[in-house]
Amino acid sequence: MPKYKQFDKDKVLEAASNVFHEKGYNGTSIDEILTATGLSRSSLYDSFKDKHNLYLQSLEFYKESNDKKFQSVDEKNLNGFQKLETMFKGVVNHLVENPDDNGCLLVNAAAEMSKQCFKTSQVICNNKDEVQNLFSSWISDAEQKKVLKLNKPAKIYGQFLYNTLCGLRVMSQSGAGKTELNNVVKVALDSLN
Amino acid sequence: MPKYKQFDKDKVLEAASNVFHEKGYNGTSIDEILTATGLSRSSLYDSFKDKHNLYLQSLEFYKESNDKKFQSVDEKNLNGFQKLETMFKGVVNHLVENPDDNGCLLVNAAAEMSKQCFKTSQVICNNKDEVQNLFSSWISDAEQKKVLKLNKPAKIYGQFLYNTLCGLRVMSQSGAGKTELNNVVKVALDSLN
DNA sequence: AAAACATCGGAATGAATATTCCAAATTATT
DNA sequence: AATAATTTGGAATATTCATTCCGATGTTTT
Repeated sequence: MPKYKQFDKDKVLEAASNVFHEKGYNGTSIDEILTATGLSRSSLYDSFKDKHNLYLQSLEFYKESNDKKFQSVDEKNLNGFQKLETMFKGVVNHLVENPDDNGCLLVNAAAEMSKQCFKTSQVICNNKDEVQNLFSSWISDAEQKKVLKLNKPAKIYGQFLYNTLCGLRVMSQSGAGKTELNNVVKVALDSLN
Repeated sequence: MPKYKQFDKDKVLEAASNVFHEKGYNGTSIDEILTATGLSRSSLYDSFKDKHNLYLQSLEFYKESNDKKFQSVDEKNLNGFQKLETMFKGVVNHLVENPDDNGCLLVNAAAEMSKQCFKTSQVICNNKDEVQNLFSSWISDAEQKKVLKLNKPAKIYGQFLYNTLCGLRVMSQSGAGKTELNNVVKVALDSLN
């Protein structure tokens, strides 16, 4: 066949991250990844070294495509509080409309792998810090625009809201329905006033 | 050896749940469970049927020992809000003092297994409902005793606080430290006023 | 067109896995 | 003491798994 790579690396990582998302690291076999990606065994090992390395790259891919969603909210012409509302509404909608979606790959990775793989924990920790900082900046913006009047530093609310977000992902995997998730978001956002 | 069972079933389930807690379902082998419990292969299969069944029993055991911690807080002579404070302080303390503790077995089970095993999801969902109800009753108590003045039904705050609790478990597995976790609890509890 | 090169399919390997099975060991009952 | 009952240790089995390897296939370059 080809002299240069025939497959789209991003497509492969997307397919792989879907499988890992569904079944976890220890729960997915290489064979499942091969059928999901359409790759041959040799190509996979040639291009991705081994299962563990593919997992890490899948995590990074998932994180980046997650970042893009946050960025698209960030680019809207809204104040920080409205961005928070938009983002949480989007998360809840996604969880409700995709009941078979297995939560969040990064949360699942934190639960399954963080204590067993340092590199996994690094990806997760970086994600946490980035998202918290983004939330904090939104909150600062809302404060500056006098939409919110806070009695704690914005950073602390960023931590709190990230915690709320993680909770939502777990709750959706624990049988929580739409109204339950909406209630949580409502209380969390109301607490900013 | 004996004519009647020689091992303490609770001790076995405790040891097994520790291993599952550390490595997850798919990440632990029967051999690891045998060495952790000290049981022989035959005894284990004789008494617990198979790995999956042992996992479910370990989940139940973990859930019940968790329940006991909640009950011991509930039995204190405190108003509902103080019970919440005590409970969250206890959770954060435990997470901080046991940094190698792999979060919460039930949260990890939700992430790893809830979409692949109905019985697991049942245990998790039951736990969610029970804990939410307990929290709601504490909040109602605080309202009745005029410690809190709420503008939403107590049930909604129960959902919110359970969400906060799940978040803490994930955050601690994502590299969050003591002050970060305390900040989250502070904002969550302050939001009740 | 021929040589060089990268990818691919699939068989092969070897280790790890969950589970079964049987004989030995031990205690309770008669 | 002997029999019945039950657990246990460890060997045996049969799958599944991640990974390696090689010959075949196709593409680019000369």
